[in-house]
Amino acid sequence: MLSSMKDHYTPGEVAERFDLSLDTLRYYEKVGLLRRVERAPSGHRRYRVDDVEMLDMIRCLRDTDMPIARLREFAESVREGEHTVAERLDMLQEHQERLNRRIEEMRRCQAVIQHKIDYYLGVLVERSPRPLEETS
Amino acid sequence: MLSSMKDHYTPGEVAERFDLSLDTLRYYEKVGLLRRVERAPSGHRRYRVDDVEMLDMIRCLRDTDMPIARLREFAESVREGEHTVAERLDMLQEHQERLNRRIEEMRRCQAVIQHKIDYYLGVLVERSPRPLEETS
DNA sequence: GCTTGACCTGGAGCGCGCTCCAGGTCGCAT
DNA sequence: ATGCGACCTGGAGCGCGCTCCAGGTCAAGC
Repeated sequence: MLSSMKDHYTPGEVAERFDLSLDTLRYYEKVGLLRRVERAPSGHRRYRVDDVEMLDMIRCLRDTDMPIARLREFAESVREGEHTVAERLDMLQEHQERLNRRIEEMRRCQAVIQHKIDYYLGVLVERSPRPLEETS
Repeated sequence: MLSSMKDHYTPGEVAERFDLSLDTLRYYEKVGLLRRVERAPSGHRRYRVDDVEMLDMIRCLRDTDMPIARLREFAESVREGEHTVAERLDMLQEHQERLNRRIEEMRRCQAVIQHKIDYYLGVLVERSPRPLEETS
């Protein structure tokens, strides 16, 4: 009844859900972000819940600019099993710190840009005629 | 006396100051982020204060992922003179909004990643022996 | 039996933003 | 005079992350 009860997903469904192209999905599999995905008798891929969950993480990590190579290490670690949990934890925590630093950097740049914006606003105001009062 | 009183800078100085390679500096000029830079009689570039100020902006905008193509539009606008201030203002304000959205997105991803981290922490705690008390 | 649509494969190609290179010039110090 | 270091040029090359393509298979519907 719940659509979440499906036990597999087609490439088209997965691509749509994560807003990835079929090519990208195959590419991720090829470079090892996804395990070798199961197949229907026809040869078509059948993504399982596990794959979809992995893709959730992949999406997050890619969206925050983790390079494919590092993501692959993470994915391999997941495939190696429970004894690599500490390792994965490390990777994710390091990534969070990177992200914090990156966001800080962006905020600093934003401040510089804002200065320029304020300067430009000043130029425009100065140039425009005063609309509300006269200089007597 | 103040080093800021120099009226020109060598490529090496500029490269060091902005942590850019000489190649990148030349590349920026070639694709139009910098105006055609002045030369010493020897043919070597002499960067002026204006160039350095432009590089400040370029650095900020590149560091916040503005593509070269858009940066070029901005730079061209600057070169066209004072009558393009409103246009430049627009570009910068739009960029700030992009940045805000981007940072928001990163924060959302960070939250998802944090969930995973917390989950992994849970796994580790559960697995480890209790160090402080016994189960009686 | 034929078409359509979703998917398959291996491999080539692309856009971006640099980065590197060969071969040269210039000015200064030894 | 020689060497050195900083810089010059045009153009080729690179790493990343996809993206596209030709040619094929399979299942369902008409």
